[in-house]
Amino acid sequence: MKVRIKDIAEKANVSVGTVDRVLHNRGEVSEPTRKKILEIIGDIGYQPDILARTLASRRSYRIAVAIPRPAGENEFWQAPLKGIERALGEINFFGFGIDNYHFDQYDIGSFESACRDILHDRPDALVLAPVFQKESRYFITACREQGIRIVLINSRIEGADYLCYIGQDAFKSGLLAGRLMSCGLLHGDSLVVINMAYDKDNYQHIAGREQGFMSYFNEHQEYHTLKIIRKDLPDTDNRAVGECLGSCFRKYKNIKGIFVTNSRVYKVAGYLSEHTRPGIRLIGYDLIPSNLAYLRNGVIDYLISQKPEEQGYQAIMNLFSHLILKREIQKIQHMPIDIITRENLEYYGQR
Amino acid sequence: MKVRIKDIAEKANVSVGTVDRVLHNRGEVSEPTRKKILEIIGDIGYQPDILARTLASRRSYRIAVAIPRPAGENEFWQAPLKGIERALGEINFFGFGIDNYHFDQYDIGSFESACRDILHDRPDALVLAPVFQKESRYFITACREQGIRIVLINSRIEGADYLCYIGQDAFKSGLLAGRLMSCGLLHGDSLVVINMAYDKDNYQHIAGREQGFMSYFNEHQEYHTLKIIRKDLPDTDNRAVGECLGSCFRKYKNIKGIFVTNSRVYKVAGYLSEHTRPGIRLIGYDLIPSNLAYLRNGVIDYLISQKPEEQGYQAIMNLFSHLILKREIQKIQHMPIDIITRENLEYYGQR
DNA sequence: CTGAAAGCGCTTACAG
DNA sequence: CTGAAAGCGCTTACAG
Repeated sequence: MKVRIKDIAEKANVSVGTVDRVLHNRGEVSEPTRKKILEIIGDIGYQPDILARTLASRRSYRIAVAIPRPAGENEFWQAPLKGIERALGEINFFGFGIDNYHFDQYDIGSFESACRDILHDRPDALVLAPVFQKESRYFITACREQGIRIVLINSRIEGADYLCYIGQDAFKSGLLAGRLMSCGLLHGDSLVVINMAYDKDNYQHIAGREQGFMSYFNEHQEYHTLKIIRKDLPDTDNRAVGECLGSCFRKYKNIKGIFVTNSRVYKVAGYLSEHTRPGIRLIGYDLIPSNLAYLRNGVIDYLISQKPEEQGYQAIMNLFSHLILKREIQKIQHMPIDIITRENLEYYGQR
Repeated sequence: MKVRIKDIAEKANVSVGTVDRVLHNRGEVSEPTRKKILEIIGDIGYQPDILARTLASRRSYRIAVAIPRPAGENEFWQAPLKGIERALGEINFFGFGIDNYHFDQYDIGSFESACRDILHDRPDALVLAPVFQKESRYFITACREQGIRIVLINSRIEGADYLCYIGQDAFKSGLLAGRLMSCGLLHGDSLVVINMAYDKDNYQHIAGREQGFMSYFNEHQEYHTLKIIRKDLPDTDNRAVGECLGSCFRKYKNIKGIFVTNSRVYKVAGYLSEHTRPGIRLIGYDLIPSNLAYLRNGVIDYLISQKPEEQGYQAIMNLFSHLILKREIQKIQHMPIDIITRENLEYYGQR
């Protein structure tokens, strides 16, 4: 049989109000009765009825969502938003609501203005993609002073005070890319690693991917004869990409694969298609629309997914767990590193 | 502002009881008032408060779970159970509870006895892994006559009357295996496809995987010189596996890969380890403990995951959506076809 | 420091 | 066919 506050109250010879006070640490209870009630609760194994609690306390929870505005080259950011909305659909009757504070990924000013708005509006919690590392760090501190709980998605801020981080292990994803790239390579082959829009995107994340990739080949001595060329490409326009790749192909004859450390892999795919260079294994990140066509027609061999929709979904669900269910949640939550090919593509990302 | 039954009642000049009656099609309402109330509901956009509803109607839902008993060689079936329990942890306060009716995967009698028990206990819904196709078909019909909603997981029954199916697209998973196998193959190479415990496991599922695999190589003409040997292995003891593989290796000199169409791939991995046959690409299914060691040490190259835990989780969540939220749910829900390697293994299945 | 009462939005008998 | 009342398990003022 389910035990209710009323049962506890009767056992302790007090009213339900008093039990409620100790249950919520609201004070105004004498130490002896508090002890007594706590003891009874321990014995009897009380589990509060979340539905009744939510219904009675007409409290609602505002969640601020601070992620780059999904537009233009940022198709990627639509996915977390979709996940957030899906989560909301499952728990909105608990009084959860979100407020969007999108910012321009390439404009620090827009981010700072979003931060100001959030601090002004004082939400209960915040889902943050900390694209601007330094500014995010300040912002997180300010939020914590207001008691705003923070869930970080996509990339992390070392040492900051957040509830949990949900995202990918960048290094491991690079390692995986190395493994996928390695299959069938021969002595004397060359590979190219390209960091596109290097100074714009999140530095740490990208660097971690590259390190993971390199690490794979360093750890397997059978690949020590491999030549790996690395390129940083701040500009991602067609001319810059063309020049970079053109010079690579002129200089190195045995290029067998290219690893692009972010979602801009479609730019390289475009080049390879135009210059009809088949037989080059191409690996990159993210199931954004621009990449899909190339995955389908075989120019891109593998895409590694960060599961952005799942990140958004989990961000909200973790807040629900924490705020409503009062459960412990894990601080670091790495997403599975999904490998997407033409053959399994259709089963990802449609939800 | 949220609209309540009370608001509708006031607008219609009736009591909340009457509104409730039309809301639930309980009859005993005159046609004119029914029409009027329905009209108001349409105009006003009423959304019932699920929490209040659940709290007031102290209805609970019993979900029967009929899947093979997770034990011995069936480690696989622990995962759906884990997923089911995770889902329950998120929604148990809605009065959801499960009753397990595990059966012996290799004993039809135990399955039939579980079916009888279920029909006797009359749960609200059923999560079924239809391992025994013919018997499952009868059982499903009997359940439907009792109004028991059915969610199928793992494998499907053509044409049966179920609420939804959650599982993998077997053909596509075989196609993917073909793709993973194909990398780096040369003229004159050989591959082996092994169906283990063929007559025991679900026939359709296994056949679909093999067909998908074959189809990959048929569709890519560059592989027309490939020799593909197929073997059915009803018995999976070491002797039988050894004889089968031994004769293959004796007869065909250029075996470069082996595709095992189910989770028994560890038996082949064991053989390859013992007989020190490196350089053979080995692909199979499912992240069961017996397979993991071989994936970690590189004997197994790829495992394809059916996401069994996710299947269990989704089964319960779909029932929740259907029974409590009264939402439409999708009849066929194919799981993503996850590719697991040594490098991304740690991010799968730990939840 | 404590209790009694009203209320959250709905459902469930029951009376008429 | 319809309505008034009690109740689900909790929270929230309010009175003392």
